[in-house]
Amino acid sequence: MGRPPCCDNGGAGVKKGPWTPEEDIVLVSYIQQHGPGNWRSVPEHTGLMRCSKSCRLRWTNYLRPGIKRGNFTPHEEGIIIHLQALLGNKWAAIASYLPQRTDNDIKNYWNTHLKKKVKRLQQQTTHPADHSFQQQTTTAPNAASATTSSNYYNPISSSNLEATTQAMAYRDTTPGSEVTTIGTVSKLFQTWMAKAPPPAVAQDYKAMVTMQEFQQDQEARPAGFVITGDITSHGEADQSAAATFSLLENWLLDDMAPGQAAMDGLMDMSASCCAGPIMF
DNA sequence: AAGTGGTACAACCGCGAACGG
DNA sequence: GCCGTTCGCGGTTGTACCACT
Repeated sequence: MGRPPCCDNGGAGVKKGPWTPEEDIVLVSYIQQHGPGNWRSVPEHTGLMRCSKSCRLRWTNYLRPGIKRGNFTPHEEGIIIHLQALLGNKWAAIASYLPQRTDNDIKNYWNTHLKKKVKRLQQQTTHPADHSFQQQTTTAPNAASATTSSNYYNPISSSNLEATTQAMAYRDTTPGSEVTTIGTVSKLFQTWMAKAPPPAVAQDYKAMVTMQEFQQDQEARPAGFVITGDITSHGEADQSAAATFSLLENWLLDDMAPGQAAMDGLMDMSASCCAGPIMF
């Protein structure tokens, strides 16, 4: 089977590079009317000089409502580090545990921040006498306050370090037996969470169950409804979706900075609707 | 102020899986 | 079952920004 022709390869007049706010608006407007999916038809119907793949990526990685950008919390870092240890570079699978983050975002954050951090972590475990990493992290500006936060999870605390290195050892010493199913990962992840619950949030362990329910709920929905978090389960899909797109358009039209408040509203909406599943 | 190196992130590329006729 | 097409994923690249010299 030969490779199908792709608009990406030498397509005449296909625009590449950064998206403009105008292009974003056109794309959002189209998806607002037709829903995400059928990406092939998007450039044809919108007049965008972009290939379908580019449209899909722009939507899923940037325009999709409910995306939380930047400022990964230490708790999120811990989740990513541990799931990466369990799953390897299965960014989409890891992202499924962090509904507000995109796989691309997680992948970038791993490559730019966490990979180095874990490398230092592993060096430290190999050379326990060297406490430079721990000293560095515990004296970081946000770490001091974060340790008092109710939802803070320290990925390098002794118990969590043990759990994480065990997970790494499990993956590294069992070639071919890499964790492959969400169910298996969930069990391991629950074991990890039970072994190393975040301080002051151990009572929220049941949130893990909620997360599973959330995932099952997401899987059961039509693809187009997954994007807005959990609002559909509250029977407010139509109104919320419309409000979401209005906020998004305002955000785009306001040329980023002034529209931050609108985006914050979007984030709040998403956070409130997804608060259960993503809190551990 | 200009040059340089490092960092962060958006976007692209290529491949394989999934799907439908 | 075969084939064409679409979609999703992971790796990589391009570039803007920032800190430092």
